[in-house]
Amino acid sequence: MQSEKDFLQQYNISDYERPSLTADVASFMIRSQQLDNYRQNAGSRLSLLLIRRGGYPFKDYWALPGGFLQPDETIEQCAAREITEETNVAPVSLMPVGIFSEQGRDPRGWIISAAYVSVFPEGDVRQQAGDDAADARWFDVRFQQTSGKDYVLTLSCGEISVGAVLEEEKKDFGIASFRIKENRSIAFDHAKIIAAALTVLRRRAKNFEVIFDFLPPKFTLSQLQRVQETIMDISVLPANFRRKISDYVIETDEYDRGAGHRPARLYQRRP
Amino acid sequence: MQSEKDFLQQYNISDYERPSLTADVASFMIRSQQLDNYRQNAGSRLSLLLIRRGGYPFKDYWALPGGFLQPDETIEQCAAREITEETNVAPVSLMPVGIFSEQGRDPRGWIISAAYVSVFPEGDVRQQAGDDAADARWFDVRFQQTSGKDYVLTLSCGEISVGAVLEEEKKDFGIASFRIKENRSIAFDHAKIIAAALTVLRRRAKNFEVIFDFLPPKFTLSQLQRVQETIMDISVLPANFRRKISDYVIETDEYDRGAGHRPARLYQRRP
DNA sequence: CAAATAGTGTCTCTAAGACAATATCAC
DNA sequence: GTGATATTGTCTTAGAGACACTATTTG
Repeated sequence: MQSEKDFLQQYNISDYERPSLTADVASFMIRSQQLDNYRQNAGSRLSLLLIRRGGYPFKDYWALPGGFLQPDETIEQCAAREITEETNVAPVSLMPVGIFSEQGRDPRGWIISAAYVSVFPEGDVRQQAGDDAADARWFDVRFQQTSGKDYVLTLSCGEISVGAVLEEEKKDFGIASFRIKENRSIAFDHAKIIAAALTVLRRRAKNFEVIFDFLPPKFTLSQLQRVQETIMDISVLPANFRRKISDYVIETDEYDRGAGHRPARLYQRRP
Repeated sequence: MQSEKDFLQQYNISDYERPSLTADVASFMIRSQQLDNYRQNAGSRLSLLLIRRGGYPFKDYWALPGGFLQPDETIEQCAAREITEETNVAPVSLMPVGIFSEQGRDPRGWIISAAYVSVFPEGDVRQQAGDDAADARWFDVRFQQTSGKDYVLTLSCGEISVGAVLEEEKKDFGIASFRIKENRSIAFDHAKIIAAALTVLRRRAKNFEVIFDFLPPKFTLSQLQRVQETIMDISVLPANFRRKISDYVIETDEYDRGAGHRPARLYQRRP
């Protein structure tokens, strides 16, 4: 009779055909820009990290950072490692988006991608933007529904502008899936992954799950509101935002002075 | 200068070490049992399909159905194929649970699992229960929080009872992750996957996303309510359930007669 | 003082939970 | 008729959105 030990000694895993597995990460950050009016609070934009591919395939296209899973790590560790290698900063949160396994999605062969969203607080990554690899850039994100099930994704960084037109295929359980109708300079099926990542990000921003990760530990409620508004592309009344967020924050004794208006109290996230 | 074509010809994907990828599926069904009292509606239990492992590793343990991804299919197609092979019925819905990639989770080597929840309407699978493979059985599910972050999972089928004690590790974005503290006859890390699957199922049942999939196309509102109550282990007032569900259903002209009480109107899901 | 944001109070409307009351059938 | 579920209506309370109003700062 065969024992478990015997079985495992005879078992050769390389008898079966296997795929390569990568983790691709959509990293988001909020970037503020000072406005002309000294009184006004800074405007802000949602931005996404892309890297320009130096080699084939999709040479000179823009892609999400990512890389192959190694035997000594989990897929989440792989995602965190890849994004840290690119930015030198560990992301503060990592959310699963989905598995992309369609045939032909990578011309190199049978390569499957697990996609994640990661978030960085403003400032942590600022100095890094575009120096090291010189091919990693933060792109301003625009993702808008046009008509029916069609969406337009536009990513811009200075004069560089890439993007795609996508159609929502199904939305079975709050999980949207997209089909690429047109594609401008985005590598692989990454336009699809970015659209899915944005859907995940927006859903999580709606119920205050992820907005804190875009800010430093202490923040004003206006900043927090601005994060939510920027991600979701909506605007809400300050009074109502304050009431809804009040359960999730703790007030401190510090204030954000020096603006051209009444100082704002700083808050912390309630654990 | 190298062209993309040249690059792809030289590229050999087998230069890199690769994992095996499997899809494991937690299939749920509601089973009714007639009560003694002829007037009373049937009681119901949530049940989960497990198969007894005939070979090593984990011989004689109970496991989720699943199998290796093939090159010509997506991971969702693989999950659907595996569960259809087991039940002879195509599942009506398939929801992602997560990727399980911890080292040592499978003694055969580097094997990563993508987990899914699938749902069957009552009746479709009834005749199948335990005849074909004779090692596939539907287990009644009990999953209860005991103290703090501890949960007890109990799966029972006649005299067979398996289960586990789990601790909730993190709940970062509504996505719960568990650690196995004790394990009774559940193969691999499948206790962990089942706990995560139940968390997903309960969240989706809360907002009426998945409850329809447990029933035939036409159903009474009481049946629908019973599905939600059974999955979430709660009880709600019929009047309130009716009001909340009304936007999601369309009434038909048919009635469910023959019970020992007033006939109930049949409804359909609103598309 | 003017302009901007910070912060509080209140009104209305909707949704949810609790509960009362009526309807209808099989035995 | 009795006992069960089916179905409708109403009361109360909590929360969301809209809006009015006050407070505080810098140039």
